[in-house]
Amino acid sequence: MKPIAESTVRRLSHYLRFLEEFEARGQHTISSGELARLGGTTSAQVRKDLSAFGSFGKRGLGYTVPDLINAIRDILGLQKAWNVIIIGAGKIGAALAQFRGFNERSFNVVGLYDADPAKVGTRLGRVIVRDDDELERDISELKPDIAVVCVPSDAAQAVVDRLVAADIHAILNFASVPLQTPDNVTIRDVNMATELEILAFRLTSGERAD
Amino acid sequence: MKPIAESTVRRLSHYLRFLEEFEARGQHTISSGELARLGGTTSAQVRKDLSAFGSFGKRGLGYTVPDLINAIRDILGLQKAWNVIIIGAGKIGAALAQFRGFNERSFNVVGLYDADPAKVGTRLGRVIVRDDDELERDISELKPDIAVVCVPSDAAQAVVDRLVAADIHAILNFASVPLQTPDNVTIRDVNMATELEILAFRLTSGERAD
DNA sequence: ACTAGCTTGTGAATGATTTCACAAGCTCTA
DNA sequence: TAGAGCTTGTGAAATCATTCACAAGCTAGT
Repeated sequence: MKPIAESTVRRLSHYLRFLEEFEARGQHTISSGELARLGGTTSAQVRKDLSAFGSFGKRGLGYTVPDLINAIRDILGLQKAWNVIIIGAGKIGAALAQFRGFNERSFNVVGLYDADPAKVGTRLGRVIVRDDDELERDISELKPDIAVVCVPSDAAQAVVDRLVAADIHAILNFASVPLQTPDNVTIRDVNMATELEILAFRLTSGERAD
Repeated sequence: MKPIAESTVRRLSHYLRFLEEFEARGQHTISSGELARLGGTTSAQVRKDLSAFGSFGKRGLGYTVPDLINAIRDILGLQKAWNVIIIGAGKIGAALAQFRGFNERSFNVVGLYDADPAKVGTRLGRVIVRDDDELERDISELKPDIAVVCVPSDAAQAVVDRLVAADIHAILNFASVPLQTPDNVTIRDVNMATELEILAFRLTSGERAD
């Protein structure tokens, strides 16, 4: 099996979101063209993305919405529930701990950690803030699958090193510095500053162009 | 001038972050190789990214850190201050309004809006929550450059339509549904669910592979 | 002023991703 | 059963992005 491009995975997640809307509205089938129009891409792209994993449609008819939803959930690994821990109970960590999208369906927040004793013990959403010192012990017990890093930038690398040492293999990083991890750990950066800077660039170069 | 790839812009923002660290530590020059090693890319990539905009280095020596910082800030359009409004003062909107990275340097939060009367009037960070109804009037007065959408998914498209009608050209969307905008509006989606799903996919397919 | 030792900037080559274009297959109607 | 009208799945072509490889140019030491 050839390696799957990140862009493909991202689009599958996108399609899934649309399909869930369609299902909620009771639409039973959908064509690659319709899905493409909504997602701002082309029908060939939609079909190619899916064809890397099998064939899910019926020629002449399109895709059956519930079946395609299931197929994409299988592909993305969303049929099981993943346990997530959040490190850092500041503004962003706290917001994420209470974020619906996290607790729904496939992702359960099972731990929230902070180094500030004043925060330890307070409840945020469904979880109670635990002491940062307990991180390693909890990881070896709870075996969480994914860690979300929401600590200040200057503490982020140290936290990531501890997570890696504790055998975490997937990290979502909200600190605005890029972090070093070994190859067998997947890390994804969500960087507000970068997103705004890309918008600033588009505004700037757009003004030049017009 | 040929169009610039998003990946290039994203890396420039990355380099900028490293360079600021280097400057803080007082290092005066840096080579493309050093910058590449930190950013997890190649020296040729660094040079190609920069070469789309001019030539900023000295052969045999590398780049002067403060000069390169300035050059990248020029490129990204960060030498002016951009005004940002946030729509939705829920958990995420509130966290963003108080987020340091937003208020520092190039991005000023000049407005925060919510439809819930209970929230209107409360202070979050430097701004006071204003009534959603005032959005159009404020936009025509303050002329903000960028809008950040943090409302629930089912309200997001309506908010975006209002922003577009009010002549906003750059939007950062935190709602977990993809939204429709005309071509002359740049919209970027920051989607927690998608990020987690990509991690889940990597964990799933990694387990298959090993 | 010359040589050794770096490093940039950039065409050319390679690799990856997207788009094209069409045969194959399903459904419906007569 | 045959034909019209769709839509999928997929090699081949085209486009886009990254890496290679090297001439050109700077600095420092002699």
